[in-house]
Amino acid sequence: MIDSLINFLRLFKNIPQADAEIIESELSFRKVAEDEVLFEEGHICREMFFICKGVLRIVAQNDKGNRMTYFFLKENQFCSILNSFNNNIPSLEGIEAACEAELVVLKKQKLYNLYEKLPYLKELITGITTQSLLEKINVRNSYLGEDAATRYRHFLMRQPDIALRVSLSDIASYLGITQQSLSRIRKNMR
Amino acid sequence: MIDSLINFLRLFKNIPQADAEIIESELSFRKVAEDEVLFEEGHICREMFFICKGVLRIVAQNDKGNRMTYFFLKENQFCSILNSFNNNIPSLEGIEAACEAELVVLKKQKLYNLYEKLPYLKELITGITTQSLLEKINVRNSYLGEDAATRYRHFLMRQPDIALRVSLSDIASYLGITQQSLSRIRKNMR
DNA sequence: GGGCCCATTTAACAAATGGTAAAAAGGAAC
DNA sequence: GTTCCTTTTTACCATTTGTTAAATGGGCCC
Repeated sequence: MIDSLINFLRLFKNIPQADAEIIESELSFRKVAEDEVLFEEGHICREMFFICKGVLRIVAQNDKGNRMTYFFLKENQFCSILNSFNNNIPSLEGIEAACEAELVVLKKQKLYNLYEKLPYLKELITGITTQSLLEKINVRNSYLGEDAATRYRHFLMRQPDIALRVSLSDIASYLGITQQSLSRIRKNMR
Repeated sequence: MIDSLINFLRLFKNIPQADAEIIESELSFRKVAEDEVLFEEGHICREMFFICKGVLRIVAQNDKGNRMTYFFLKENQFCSILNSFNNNIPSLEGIEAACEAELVVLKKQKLYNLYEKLPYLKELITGITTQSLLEKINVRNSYLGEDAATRYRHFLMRQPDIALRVSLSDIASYLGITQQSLSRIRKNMR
């Protein structure tokens, strides 16, 4: 299972088998159930997850006290709270499983060990995570000034697979509306 | 004027005078008027700007054909279209001056030359730009599910200085509403 | 000063958007 | 079957926002 991370990295860069073994030795594996909390907001995030299977959500409390879903992450994506992870500051966001999931766990200290042993890894992984930040920004920007139905249609087009796997209430909170509104939107689309 | 970039970088890392001179030799300076277009969408972005003075805006066309403001950038921030710059793909976003501005221009080729000569620069600059991506995401997420008046209040608190320097229509498009709506919101706040 | 151009403000109106509350339906687990 | 939870549905209502159009105001040039 930990292979899936190595295989993913090999899409970008050739990794000798010897290196792969070094990498594997620093990783662990974890299986989580739906709604399981992987990282609780308020703490300093010292883990990065690589998703082999399933969907995670990044959540946070907004001003009104509602729990909102900021992002969904799925197979072959890294998931962490980078601002907290990089800068050792408490996170305002938490990480939860939006459905059953299987993860490779990269502990910060072990990841940094790896960066020392295999310096190219640092560039590789920061490159990938930076790229995924750009995509996140892109999605959120594209929602700017759109009404809820349009945002939902965009979401369906961009992430059709996620739409099928997470709860309606998750999607609603991701789109910034209530469950009922989303259900109504769905009805009107038929 | 080009000093302001060096001075800014020195906040994060000591840069010997010899290196500073190398850096300066690869930079140019540019003064632009309000509404001047610095980078036109549809092209591949091969420049990065460092803002010494003024405010830039990143703009793009949304589905309805409206020109929206995605971000404002100001003094001591880098401004580029990273997705295009890093990956050599055409940009959907453009860069314009939201008010008179003074910029240090980093041409991609010259920047890469610098990265070769002074490898620490790469880590330094990508670190700074990554951090600013995180902040951008943060802002946009905080607008999730908020009404226009609340978004405007947040904007005022987060970027009070920008609110004073850019046009009402820019702010409106940044918040995803019409000028008239924003004007009304302002009135109701008094 | 007078006139012009631009950005901003104001108004009135209509449309629709989305929240609330409460009940019904559906599905999965036991 | 019963229970529990999620999703759907309904009706109603308040609010928000866009639209259109006109008024205001400031800056600037002549």
